[in-house]
Amino acid sequence: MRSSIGEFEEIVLLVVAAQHDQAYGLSVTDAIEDQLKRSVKLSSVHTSLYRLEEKGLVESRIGKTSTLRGGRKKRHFTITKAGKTALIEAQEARNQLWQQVPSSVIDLKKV
Amino acid sequence: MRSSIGEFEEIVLLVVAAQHDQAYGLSVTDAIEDQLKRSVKLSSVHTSLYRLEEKGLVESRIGKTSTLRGGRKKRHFTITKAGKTALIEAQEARNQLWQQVPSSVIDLKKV
DNA sequence: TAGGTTGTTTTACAAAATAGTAAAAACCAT
DNA sequence: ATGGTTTTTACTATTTTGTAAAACAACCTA
Repeated sequence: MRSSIGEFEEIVLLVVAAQHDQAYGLSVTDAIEDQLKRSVKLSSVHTSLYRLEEKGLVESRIGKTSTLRGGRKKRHFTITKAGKTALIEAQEARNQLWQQVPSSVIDLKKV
Repeated sequence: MRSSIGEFEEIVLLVVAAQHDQAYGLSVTDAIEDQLKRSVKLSSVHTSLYRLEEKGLVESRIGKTSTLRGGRKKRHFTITKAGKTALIEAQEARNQLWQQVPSSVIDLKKV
């Protein structure tokens, strides 16, 4: 079977890319909930982040002790080159297909 | 868990939309192989088409006997309104996230 | 300095959805 | 009947997603 990237993983990966060097479990969770109006559990995001790391699409390091009021050190995630490639290729493949779709077909008002 | 649409299903759905009224098992398979350079089994496509139909994202009807040299009647698939909505929403959600990604991050030459 | 509080990661597991395959059945034309 | 094309069925494998609970780390207060 194909080992690529799932729907949710793609979202998480995009958010990591967007947050540049500052992505960690909670920040990614919040971004998804805010921007996509989709409720997610923190633990789901963590699981996803770890899987992405296993696949080499992100990498992580423990941050400095910059915590103001308690709390464990954050693990910051950044997208890797392979991650960028995966993201770009997925998008390009879709774009290519979208171009083939007649605009009349996709015009919701005419259905 | 979320019941949405998988990576492969999205591709199949896009191809059905692109082929307008003429999509059937083999035509979809060929389109994917040609355009995405990705090998797929005919039966995988069929399974996917049926699943999409169960979800209400495509609908199908048996075609006329237009077959020239033998062969069973084709089952033609068309995208439904729900299918179009699903496709558009998936794309819009991604586009929204893409906009947040700093272009410097996604520039592969600089990695 | 002990204990509580909070934010965070880590682990280990469970459930569900997706993808894939092979073989059989159906249909049609010759 | 034979052969070619396509659908249909039934099943399996794999991946993806989700959840809960435990472990950890720092700070705060008394």
